[in-house]
Amino acid sequence: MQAQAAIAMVDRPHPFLRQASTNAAASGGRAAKELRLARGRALFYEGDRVEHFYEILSGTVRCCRIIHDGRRQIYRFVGQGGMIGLGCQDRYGYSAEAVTDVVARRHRLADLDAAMAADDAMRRGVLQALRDELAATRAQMLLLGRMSAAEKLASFLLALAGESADPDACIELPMTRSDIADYLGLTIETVSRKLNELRLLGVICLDTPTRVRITDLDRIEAIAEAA
Amino acid sequence: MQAQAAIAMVDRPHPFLRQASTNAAASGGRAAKELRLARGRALFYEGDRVEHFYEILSGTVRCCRIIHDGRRQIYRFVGQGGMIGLGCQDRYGYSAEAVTDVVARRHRLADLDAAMAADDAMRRGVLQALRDELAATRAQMLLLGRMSAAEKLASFLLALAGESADPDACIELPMTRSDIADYLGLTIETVSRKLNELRLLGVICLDTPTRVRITDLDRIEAIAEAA
DNA sequence: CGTCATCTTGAGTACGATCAAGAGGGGTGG
DNA sequence: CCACCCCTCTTGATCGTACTCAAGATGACG
Repeated sequence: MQAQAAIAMVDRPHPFLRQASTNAAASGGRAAKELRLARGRALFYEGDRVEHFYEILSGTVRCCRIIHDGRRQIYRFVGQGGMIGLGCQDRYGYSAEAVTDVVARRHRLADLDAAMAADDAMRRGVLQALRDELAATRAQMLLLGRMSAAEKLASFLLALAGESADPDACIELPMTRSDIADYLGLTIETVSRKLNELRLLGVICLDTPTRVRITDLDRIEAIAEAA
Repeated sequence: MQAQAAIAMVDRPHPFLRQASTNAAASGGRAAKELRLARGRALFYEGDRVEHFYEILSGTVRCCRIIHDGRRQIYRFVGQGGMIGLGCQDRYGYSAEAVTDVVARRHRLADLDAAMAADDAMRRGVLQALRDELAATRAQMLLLGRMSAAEKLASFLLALAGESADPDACIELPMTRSDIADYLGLTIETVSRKLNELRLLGVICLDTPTRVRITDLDRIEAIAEAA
């Protein structure tokens, strides 16, 4: 109930979403279903047939892929107001798992398709969402391919801080070190060490392992620099 | 004329493209313009206002971003039949530069928008293209975040081989070691060394620095494994 | 033939991974 | 209420992969 506040604290429903619900209802489609998932449970698994997309009402979800030897890459964390599955086709290319307890609304992809055909604003909204996701994914490629561990951590914390309404409020990390590591292409030990280094530099304050405060915005931005 | 054959040798125009041209013409839009770029020239730069998208008719283009200290990440290589700029909004998030001499067709994004509104198949085609690009970008995230240098090289060569029509034909690399390095998140020295290691293992044959033949498909697939 | 860019190869280094042990924190059951 | 267990996080020591710096080889072009 408190953890998921870290990601996407702002309460802005996606532009096309009201319309999605309205249109589905108007066209006689079943109402969007609300789901509750306990921490650790999956919204769907990689390889599942794509029939729905999901709107996250509260909590945080990780989208990830695991390869046979156990290595994992987390593609994105999705918090309140975020959409999952818009960019998928036929089969999901990743699993979506609840990082915290999650409430999500499930929509039929077919309804969205119909709505896009009928409504210009809806079509633009979905396109915009896809393009935003693509841009975010590219930014993460740059991070994974060309940044040092310290830069990765600094960028990550700044991104979390940026999503929060209050600029220099506490950041509550909903995810474990393992999640952070698999998102940034590091190990948990490196995440732990680099966070500690940032703390020793006076750049952040670690009230608890999951509670971070940025104490020197300029410095952490200088460390993240590449952006 | 011969180099770009390595990427996307197959001559399949994008599903929605004929329609794009047709529609633009039918709706009185100016005909799509054909551009010729010498090797090294840019189609557009990061930050340019987005007005067009491009269809690559021949040659290879790299989409990349450079940060202030010179580090570069190449997001994708685009060969014959590929589209550039569909996933962009307002301002391009990367530069597009000709790796070889390139011929491209320039289309107005506004025309595409109109066509998507009018035509169901067109809308689905563009969505599919965006989703494919998103899937490819995610695959590259996994590669950048979780793969060893050898695995990266093996995956890269297999991807190139997969795009070619003939399975075990020669792969002509249109890009330099530097391009490969910046695509895979490595240095040119590591690219050179790992290619040589693959050669010593008998997995590939390097006829010239830019001409590769896969001599042991099973082995190279085993090395790339994660996929 | 000379120049320049690219590629290769070598030697040493460093960053992050791995292996290992211990500390903290929350929840459950006695 | 306390003790215990488990999970996560931290910290330390060592290792290895890939980077850096440097020099030489190869090849294209004028």
